[in-house]
Amino acid sequence: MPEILKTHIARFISLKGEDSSQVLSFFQSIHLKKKQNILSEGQVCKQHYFVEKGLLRMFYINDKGVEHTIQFALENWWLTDLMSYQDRRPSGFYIQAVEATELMAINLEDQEKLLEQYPVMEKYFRIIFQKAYAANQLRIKYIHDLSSAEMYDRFAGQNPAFVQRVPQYLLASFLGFTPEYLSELRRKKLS
Amino acid sequence: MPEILKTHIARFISLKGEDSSQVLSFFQSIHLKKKQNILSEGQVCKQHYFVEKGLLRMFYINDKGVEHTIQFALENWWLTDLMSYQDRRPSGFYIQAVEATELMAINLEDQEKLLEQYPVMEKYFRIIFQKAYAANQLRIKYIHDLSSAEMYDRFAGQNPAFVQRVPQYLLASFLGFTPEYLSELRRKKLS
DNA sequence: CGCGGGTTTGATGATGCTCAAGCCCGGTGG
DNA sequence: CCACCGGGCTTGAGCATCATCAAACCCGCG
Repeated sequence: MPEILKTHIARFISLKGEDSSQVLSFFQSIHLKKKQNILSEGQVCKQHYFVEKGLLRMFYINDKGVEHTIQFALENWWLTDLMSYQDRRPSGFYIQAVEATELMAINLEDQEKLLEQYPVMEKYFRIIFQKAYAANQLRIKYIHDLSSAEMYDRFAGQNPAFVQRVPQYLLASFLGFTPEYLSELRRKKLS
Repeated sequence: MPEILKTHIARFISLKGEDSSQVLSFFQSIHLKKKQNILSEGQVCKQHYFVEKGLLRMFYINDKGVEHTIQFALENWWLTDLMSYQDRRPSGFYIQAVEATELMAINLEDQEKLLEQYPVMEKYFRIIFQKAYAANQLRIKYIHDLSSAEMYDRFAGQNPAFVQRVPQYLLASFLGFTPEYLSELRRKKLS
């Protein structure tokens, strides 16, 4: 479980050894069991999460009671409801562990202190958000351009390991269609 | 034309007067005529753009020849194809002025120098990307949850001025449906 | 063994696209 | 100043994609 965040930070900025440990002290380590929620609708999302091991998803439940997964976070990804986190407003989302998961978490006050004490961490987070934003631009393109069948083909083609790892209905709720339809797509695929 | 970027930066970080001018010297001022492209498919997107006045859009053309608008950038917004910009890869997008537009632009080398010389600008860009990413999380939610009719209602309700400003077919290409269908939606609205 | 969550199957129907035509209106050239 | 473009918006018929609902099935787990 150790040092994964430290290693990740070191990929983007350089910190002296002792600073590196100091920086880590701003974070709290958390373990989640499968299906455990760490954020529920109506709460303020108080922390920003870094996945060391396992898998998180962020989703919401619409008025018909259907879950829609906004995003997944695998190892080495950050996840939070940013609107809620940065403005301390109640969230419309849930964050849940898909598998047993090890996290590092930081809250807003500590993040502010951290950034003040170690301004080089601004660069780290700038890069993190920049990458996340870049990924989102591509995602919007795919959503606009691809049919459901194409979305599934592409996603399954690029992330075969991930597809193994999550149940079909979560995949469907992420790609934006129903489990029934995904089932139909898979059947056609085999012929 | 004056000082708009300077003012925007000052909203998020504080720079001494002379630094502030120094920072601005890293940017280039550009004027675009209506419908003029500043990025075309196949080129590397070499700059990051800040809109001082006017309106940009980023779009691509799919294999059927249909344009899809990924995002708009109004006054005080940044826009670039991040994947192309940060990795210097050919872009799949166009960036075009919807109206006559005044920009500030920075390229990757200058951005790197700027961030090195004025590390506090890391904070500025961190905040910019963080806000953009937050907006995207919401957008993904809406795309998943709302029907086309609801998308239009919500968007027109929240941005009435913007809807006045752009032709219907651009709005449709942004919201993810055809101009014909938008026309039909508007007709139903009036009854 | 039985229960229950997840997946499959199929019938029906709504949403939104395609294609083709007509219309409205502002701009341009004669 | 008028005539005629031509781009954008509208209208409508027919059709593809995908959702909904309900039932059956499969299989791992208690």
